[in-house]
Amino acid sequence: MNYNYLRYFSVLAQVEHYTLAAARLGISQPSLSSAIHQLEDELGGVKLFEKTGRNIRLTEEGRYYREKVDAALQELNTASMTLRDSKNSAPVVIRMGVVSGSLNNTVAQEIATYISQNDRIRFRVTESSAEELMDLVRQEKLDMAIVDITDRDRSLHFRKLCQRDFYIALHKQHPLAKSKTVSPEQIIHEPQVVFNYDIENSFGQWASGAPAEERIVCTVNTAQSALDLVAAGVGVCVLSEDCITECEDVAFVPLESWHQALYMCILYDKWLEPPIWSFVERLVTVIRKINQE
Amino acid sequence: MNYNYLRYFSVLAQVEHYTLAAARLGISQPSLSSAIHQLEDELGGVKLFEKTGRNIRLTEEGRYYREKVDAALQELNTASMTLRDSKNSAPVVIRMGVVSGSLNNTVAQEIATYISQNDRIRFRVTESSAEELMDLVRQEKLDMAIVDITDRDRSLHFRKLCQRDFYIALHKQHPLAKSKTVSPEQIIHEPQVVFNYDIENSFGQWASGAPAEERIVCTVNTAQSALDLVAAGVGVCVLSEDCITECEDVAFVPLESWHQALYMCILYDKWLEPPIWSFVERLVTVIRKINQE
DNA sequence: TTTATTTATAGTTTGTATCTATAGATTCAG
DNA sequence: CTGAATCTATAGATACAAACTATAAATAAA
Repeated sequence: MNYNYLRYFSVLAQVEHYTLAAARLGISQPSLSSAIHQLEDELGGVKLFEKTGRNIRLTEEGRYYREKVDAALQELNTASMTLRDSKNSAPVVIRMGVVSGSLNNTVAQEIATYISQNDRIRFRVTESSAEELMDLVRQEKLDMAIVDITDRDRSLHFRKLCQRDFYIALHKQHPLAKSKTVSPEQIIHEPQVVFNYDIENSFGQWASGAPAEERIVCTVNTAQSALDLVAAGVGVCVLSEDCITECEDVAFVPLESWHQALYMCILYDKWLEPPIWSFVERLVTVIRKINQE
Repeated sequence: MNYNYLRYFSVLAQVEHYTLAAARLGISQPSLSSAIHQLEDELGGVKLFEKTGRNIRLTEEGRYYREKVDAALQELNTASMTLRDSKNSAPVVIRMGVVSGSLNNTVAQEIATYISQNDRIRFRVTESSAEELMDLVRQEKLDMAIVDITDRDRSLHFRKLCQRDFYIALHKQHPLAKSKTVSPEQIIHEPQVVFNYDIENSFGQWASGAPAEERIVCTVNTAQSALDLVAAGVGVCVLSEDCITECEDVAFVPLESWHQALYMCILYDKWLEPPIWSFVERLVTVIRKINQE
């Protein structure tokens, strides 16, 4: 018997899909496959999953076992958490990164809740660009980070939180300001204001393949500053729907026929210890729920 | 986190002694030591045990954790057992050895109970000499065996069940028949009847160091046959108190000042899967309880 | 102080969980 | 009906960590 195998089973029982479950667990699909088969063998050859075409589904026995395993894991987890809260334990520091601007109410609220529920949990939040945060996670200087990205780096593990469409912020006097949608080609030659500048991920780079720097007339750190510049007529700005706020003299138009959406993700590297993992799970659940409504 | 570490903790919490707990778990003492320390680290450095002189004792936190861990392990165990009982599981065959004559009421009763409580448990009981049973366990042809031995073979794991004193069976006309005790020297030159003959472990071998075969006039397989021969005046017989039964013309005298007692033990090699382990635990508990009374 | 008992540490070996690469199986599209 | 796409299973290699042996340090008893 193996504690990890029980965790693996619990997740696989939830998503009922080897490849996806393996990705979430941060292990390879064959590892998960063999782990589950070993578990089944240990239980006397009971099949916990049955194949439905090329997918899988929990069997009767699987459902029973899931219930028990989840309960037991839950108990052990709360026991661990309780001990960690005892005065004799070292505080757990969750080193968390967020891209500037994404430390919104939801995330802040969850941090507050988690701290209030767990005495000896400490947060150290780093705000920076997605690119830099990913490096810090790779170097194990951060446990996890919330970033907005368009394509996933396979060397890290990602949990998608939500998907954001791109908008163009234009001065209200701009000829395109009244359009229902704007295509990338229509604004690629406009002077651009870039917020949270990151050369690799900048919009200009994706759109043209050519160095975008020529067109970028100003880079700033916050969405508000970028919008102030747009309002002042400095140029246009590509941003995600999150960053839209009512703003004098600024119009927002959806960027259409644009294949890349912006994903908000939580990313981490390797194994996270239970209190951190538990926080990640909560964030994912809460944020996904909000975005479904 | 690690399932085995939880098992280790559970046992150590019970016996509160590293060396003894390690022996019971079938691992070395340093392994247990490091396992517990790792567990403590994972819990944020909480000390689960405190040293009281050269022994150890559960701390406050340790007692709390023990409660939770035991509950969780119990749940997982019963879940496994339930699945094993399901019609889709392969039956578990417990391959058990007993030295001839030791398959007494208690053991038989426990086997019966275990079978009745677990649908798909099967027993295959082999009766043979202690020596041969130990070989079979080593070759992994038996899962475990109940044997009577005087000295432990360190290559296998032992759980002591009870301790038996030796007796001499004599014909009632024998000069020593009325003695309160008999010493080895007094009977070493008598013709001997040996039951369950095993050259390595035979009494004559222990007592003299010299080959005992010269004195052994007859070897038989059951205690009853041996006593019949004693009654017929063939010779004396050394046997453990278990084998004493009322018998015409036979007297039993304790063998004294004899440094080696006979231990009834359960022995096994390496890791036993949960249903077998669980049976061993029950046997140990029940038999020890009976012998305390 | 010496001896016996128990836990801790160091260094090595072995086992197994995990990985990559690839095959096999099933579904869907053209 | 065939070919591409999508999953899971299998095989073989690798790497990490759990377990071992040997020994030291600490405590208790003689």
